[in-house]
Amino acid sequence: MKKPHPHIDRIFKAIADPTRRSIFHALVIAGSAMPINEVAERFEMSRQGVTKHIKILEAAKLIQIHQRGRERFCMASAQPLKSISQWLQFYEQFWDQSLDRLGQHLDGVD
Amino acid sequence: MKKPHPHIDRIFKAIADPTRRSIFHALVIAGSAMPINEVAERFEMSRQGVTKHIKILEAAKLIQIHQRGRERFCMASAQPLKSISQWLQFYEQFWDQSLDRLGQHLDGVD
DNA sequence: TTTATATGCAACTTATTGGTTGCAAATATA
DNA sequence: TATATTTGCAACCAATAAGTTGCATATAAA
Repeated sequence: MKKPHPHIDRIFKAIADPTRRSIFHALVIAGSAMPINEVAERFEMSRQGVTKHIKILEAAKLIQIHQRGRERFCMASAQPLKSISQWLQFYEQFWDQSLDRLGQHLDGVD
Repeated sequence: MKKPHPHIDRIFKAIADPTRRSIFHALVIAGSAMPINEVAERFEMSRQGVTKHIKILEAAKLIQIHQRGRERFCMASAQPLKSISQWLQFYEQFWDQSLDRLGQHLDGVD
């Protein structure tokens, strides 16, 4: 019964952490590649802490990394978020569903 | 700089776990309130394990619980997912952005 | 060559997570 | 009343997460 979807699991996990969402956002609005150190400078956290988050974002393909010289440039890629959007899409039809059915149930009308 | 958004954090956290997504989905398609035990029966996990997940979903307001007699009925509410959708919306404009800029950067064109 | 910079790796700590079991309490049923 | 059912609470455990520090290495600059 347990059917794992490792890729989407990684995306959900990556965006679950507010710091990672913040890193991702910073890279998206930067719009260009940024060395890891430059990313790290923007957060009140050790470079290694940021690096760990970056790795998780990279595993989810929300960040791509290209090395040049001694620097590793991070660039956001929003594309994997499409999977989340697809997942959400199914539930849109229930967004504004009233909870009447529950009320009915509790009133014994169901 | 750290500005916490506890509610949306709880929603992201709730949907980060595949088991919780599965529980939520089961309740959504059930379409009606379901006692905790009945939810738990559907998963190969102890009742308490399921209960813990339900609590986290409840904290995110993705499940509402109403008690009648000794039973507690769970009902899914997709509404909080709107927040996730809103969060995603900002990034839609970047979904299909090519990574040319990165390439340019690496080629020294930038 | 010497020095400074950017980075990765490993070890470690602490907190959280995901799961279990056992027991008690409340409600329903015989 | 006695018994069965539904549930919550607490304790516990193993694994993971989130963060730190120290050190090694590769590249760039003086």
